[in-house]
Amino acid sequence: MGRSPCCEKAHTNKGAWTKEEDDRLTAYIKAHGEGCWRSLPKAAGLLRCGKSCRLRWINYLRPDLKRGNFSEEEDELIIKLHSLLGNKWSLIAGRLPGRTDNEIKNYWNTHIRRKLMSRGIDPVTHRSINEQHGSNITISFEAAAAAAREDNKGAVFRRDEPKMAPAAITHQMEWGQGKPLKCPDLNLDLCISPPIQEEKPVVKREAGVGVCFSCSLGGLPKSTDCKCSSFLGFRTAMLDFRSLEMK
DNA sequence: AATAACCTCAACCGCGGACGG
DNA sequence: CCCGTCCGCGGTTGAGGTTAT
Repeated sequence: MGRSPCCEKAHTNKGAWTKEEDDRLTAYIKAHGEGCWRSLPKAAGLLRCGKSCRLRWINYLRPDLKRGNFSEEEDELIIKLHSLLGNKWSLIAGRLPGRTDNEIKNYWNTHIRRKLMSRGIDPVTHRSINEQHGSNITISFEAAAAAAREDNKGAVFRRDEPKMAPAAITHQMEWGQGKPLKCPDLNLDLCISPPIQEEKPVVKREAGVGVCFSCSLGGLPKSTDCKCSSFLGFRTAMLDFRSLEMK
């Protein structure tokens, strides 16, 4: 038994979005907010599937998107983050306000890969192409794990507790022969600017982690509205960091 | 000027994970 | 615990644009 299709394909448009579709989607989301993508197309009068609407909004229509070329600083940050996180484009995007995972992924594949290759660096391993052999990369976030253990209330990172911020993590990468490489200038503190839309914090299902709207946006410091016990970005990141150790 | 080759990036696809019944 | 549903992610595709010949 296969998976049911995300939508009724027979009656949905595909391909490039028209101006009218963009306007409808934007107007609907401004009026009702994001969420419930499956029912959104029908409610907004769009002949698109929910996934398509979500993608269009996130990658193109969102008002907080920074458009235009990537700066040199952004380039370097992407390279550093990729060396730590791998192809976790959504996590990388979380550290680049106004940039989307799709945009960064495309930019990586079209520009940065080539840039690294021209520097003689393998874009996958981030090692010099000349010293490829025996290249088991281990990325250790043990410091973060230890910090989490310190907090006997559970490994919960809160936005309003600087001591728990990801920036406190010592990123230690052991390259092959156990040489540590530190990235002291890399701030992994998640920074996502809130979209330009006024909305009451609502409990929202997001990435499988139940968090309030303010936390899902990166956390509003000391928000009394916050009822959730976790910070989405970093909790998710923690899971991914752990999985990185297996790569 | 024509067209072939290459590049870019918006959009699609399929999968995995989380949640609720 | 199982199953169906939904969301979000990463990989891939292909249309349109640009550059080279």
